Amino acid sequence: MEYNFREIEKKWQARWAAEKTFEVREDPSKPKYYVLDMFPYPSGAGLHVGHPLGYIASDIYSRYKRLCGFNVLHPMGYDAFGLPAEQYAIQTGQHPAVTTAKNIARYREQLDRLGFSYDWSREVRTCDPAYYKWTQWAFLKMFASWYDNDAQKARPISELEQIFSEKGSAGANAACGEEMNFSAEEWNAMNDKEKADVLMNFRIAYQGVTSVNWCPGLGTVLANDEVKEGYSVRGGFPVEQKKMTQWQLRVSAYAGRLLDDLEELDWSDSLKDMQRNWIGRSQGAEMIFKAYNGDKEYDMKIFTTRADTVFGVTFMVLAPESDWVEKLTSADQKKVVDEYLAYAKKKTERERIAETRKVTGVFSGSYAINPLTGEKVPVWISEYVLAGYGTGAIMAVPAHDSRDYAFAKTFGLPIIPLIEGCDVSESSFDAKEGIMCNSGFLNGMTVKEAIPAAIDYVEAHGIGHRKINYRLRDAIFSRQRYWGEPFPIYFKDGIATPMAEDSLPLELPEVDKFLPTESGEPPLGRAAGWNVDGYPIEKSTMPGFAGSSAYYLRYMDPHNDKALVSREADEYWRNVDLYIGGTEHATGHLIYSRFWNKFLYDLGYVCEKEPFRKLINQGMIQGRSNFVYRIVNTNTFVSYGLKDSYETTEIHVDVNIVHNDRLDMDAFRKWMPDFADAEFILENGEYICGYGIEKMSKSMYNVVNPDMVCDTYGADTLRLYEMFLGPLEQSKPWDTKGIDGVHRFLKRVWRMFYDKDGLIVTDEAPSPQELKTLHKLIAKIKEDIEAFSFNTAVSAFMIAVNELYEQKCNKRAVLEPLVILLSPFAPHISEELWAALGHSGSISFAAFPEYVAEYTVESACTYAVSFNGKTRFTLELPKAMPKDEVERNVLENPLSAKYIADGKVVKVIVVPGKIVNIVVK
RNA sequence: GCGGAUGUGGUGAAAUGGUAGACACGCCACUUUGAGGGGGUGGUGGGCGUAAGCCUGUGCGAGUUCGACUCUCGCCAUCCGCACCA
Repeated sequence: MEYNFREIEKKWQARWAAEKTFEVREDPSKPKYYVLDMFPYPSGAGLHVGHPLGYIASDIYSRYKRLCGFNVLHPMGYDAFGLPAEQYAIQTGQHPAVTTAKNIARYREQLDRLGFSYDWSREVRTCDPAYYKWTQWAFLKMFASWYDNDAQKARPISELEQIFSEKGSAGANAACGEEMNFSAEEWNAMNDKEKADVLMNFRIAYQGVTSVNWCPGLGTVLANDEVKEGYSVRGGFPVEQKKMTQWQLRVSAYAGRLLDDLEELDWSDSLKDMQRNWIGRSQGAEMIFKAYNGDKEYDMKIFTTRADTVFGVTFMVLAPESDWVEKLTSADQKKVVDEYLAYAKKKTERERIAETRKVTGVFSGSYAINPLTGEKVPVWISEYVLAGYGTGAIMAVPAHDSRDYAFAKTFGLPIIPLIEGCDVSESSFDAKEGIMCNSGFLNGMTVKEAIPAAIDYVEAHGIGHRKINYRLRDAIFSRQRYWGEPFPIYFKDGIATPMAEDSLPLELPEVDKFLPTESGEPPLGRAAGWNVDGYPIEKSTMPGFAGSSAYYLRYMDPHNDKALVSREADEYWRNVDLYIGGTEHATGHLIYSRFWNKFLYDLGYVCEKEPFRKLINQGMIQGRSNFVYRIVNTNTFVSYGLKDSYETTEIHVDVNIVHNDRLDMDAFRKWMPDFADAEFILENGEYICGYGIEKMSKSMYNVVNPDMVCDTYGADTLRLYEMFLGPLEQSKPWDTKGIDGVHRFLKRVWRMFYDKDGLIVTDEAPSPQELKTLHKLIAKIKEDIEAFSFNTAVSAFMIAVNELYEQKCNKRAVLEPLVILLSPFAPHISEELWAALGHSGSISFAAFPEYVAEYTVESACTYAVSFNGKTRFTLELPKAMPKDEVERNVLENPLSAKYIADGKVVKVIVVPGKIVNIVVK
């Protein structure tokens, strides 16, 4: 009997679906394990071979965990709101809901073919009102909360109102936008609108004016992680800075916890570093400099990490967008300053990046007083200072900061060195080392001593205080687009008012066109009746990350219409044990989700403070493009090895008509009309194509569709091959070479069970040789799966099967455990063989085979081994050996062997004529 | 500039500090079947040699060690992230 993967795979996929094999429910008698894939955005192009890499890995792990007795939650769904569907809708007029549904159906078909063990009864779609009800619900909770910096948690906004009415703003240490000072009396005297405006400054979801990334090409604002090098990540349109009123989430309030809690996560160092970088903690001091603009004095606040250098301040710098600019521009400098502001404003983000290091700036006309020296220094305005970080103003120490140095050199400002022996004639001395000089009471200290000493002084004299600054900004939460969650907020007499929770979901209305209105309002401005009792509803929608921030919670209890997740389900499933997905979400989704989870945790809706315990970033699968070489001005193509003798043009050729770099010439002639009468110059009767590694994309003709691979080789082969390709976390090109090897392996497995007449499995007792092979494999597979080293696991299978095949092993006692081991990797063939062995239930519920230590050696013996007359090592052999045997082994008989003693693996290595060593694990 | 990762045959890659290159692709030879991208056996880092064998070899240079692809330091190269963050 032949290995007929087509029939086998169809049969078992149908069986799994019919028997709902992978549906799970909470079961306190079993330990839980939650394995999650980052759910895909269903694009119109369908899946290519790169997408399933992570899904295969997570499926292997899920199946493995099931074999180990865990109750495994392994769900899947779709991140279905997003720009591409809307852009497509604008072009074609098709409703995004229609195209999205179509794309989802296509994705599902493709996913099903790969034999994943998802519990589809838990599927979620972010664009489904029953789902986004809970996205809106969470938003309302954030709207109705404030962040208590003392308690380090979110609390209901009603409690803050209470505090204000009793103690005024001094009663709470609340995270806020702009600092406010008012008494209880002042608060109580405010009208509703005034109170609402004040509260808005404290809400976790709030509306405020901020400098945003405005993308004219998409007609919407974007979050920082949606912009790369001045262009939008989606679509690649230029992005500019603009001040606008937008909904925002106070993510910055959670910066400290987001940073600290990284410690306990089992994530890669590089990913944790990316997040640390993004959060950007820096420790320093906030200091006050008195500043005069000629007739008025202000307290100007700056942030510095180098308080020790305050004696070297020779000027101050303001960001052009800073509020201080207006206050500190003197009458006679107003014209120059205005010109500079206009110049700075005109520049796009991209131009600023391109012109990095170009020094520009103007004098404001004001002076500030150094609070330590009493010296008067000029206040300048320059774009090298960022408005969004710190206070938007700095003290400049040109001797010890390279940016200040460049500025001072350009504008001829003084430079005072503060560290003994440093040379600042050519460049600044930025290192935090050396002995202080020219620095009053700090003289003689090292820099490391001087920093805290300076801050102590500043605090003692009321000039400033210690401060930790974060780079993490609040997330801009509104988009001027159609295809997203509507905000359940309406404006009653100008006051943002939440809709009642029981009125949710607020469904996305129909519109005639998916474009902004004539007056420039977002598309929802076109919706008829978009109001509550005549009060207008918010017209922006939520961004993509809204729906993906808590989806892992919804999977725990997807059909609950009373809560995001019930307490019971949450307490059983808790959080994701293993999360697999791409690095591209490092500073977006993975920050927002952690924030969202922490917020819900603060309010007591979830029981874990982190959503994803262990995270693995699978590498990207790149495309491997093939080329043919057309001789210029002809329709003749020359094979790769001969192309240098001709003048040729390189042309991409569809990789699907190339096999192992050999071109299918007939298929090529049919591929495009232009090539119908193509002639070929061959090497050894074949046309060899050139190749290159590029991104997998339609235009390079290098997209490999998993359906194609399933048709030719089967899903099991595809699964094994993707794992065999190399380490999971590494990026690698898709190369069809080698897939035959994996397919051959499966056929060989099949032939161990079947010859041409039928099943050949016997009940004979296995030989020690066969058992050794099997037990080695069991140990190796367990170890490799737990280490996510799937490529070496596949190799281990090949080695074991080669050994068993050579021994013509067809014994049940060996083959049965073998097929269980294989089942996470190649589930279809495993089910088929499992059934052939006479089992009626699914192999998914078999038990992972146990390692049997047949070869355990009882006791260990110790030998001293000498080398060149000196005793070098103590050799512990796992079993007693005569002395001469040891010596013979050491000196004559090179060998390397593994023993098992007391459950430990002991490896003995003997190098010819030299030395013996022993490693105990 | 800062941070992280990686560097091993023609290719994808293996190697708890212990015989480097397992396993697979490709290639070569032989073999089997009535051909259909079939099955099997053997070979395959480089150099020298008919051969047994010898020399050499994990980006470069030092170091630790009886022993280094592996650990330490310094370079070089590639990839990824961040980037005027005071």
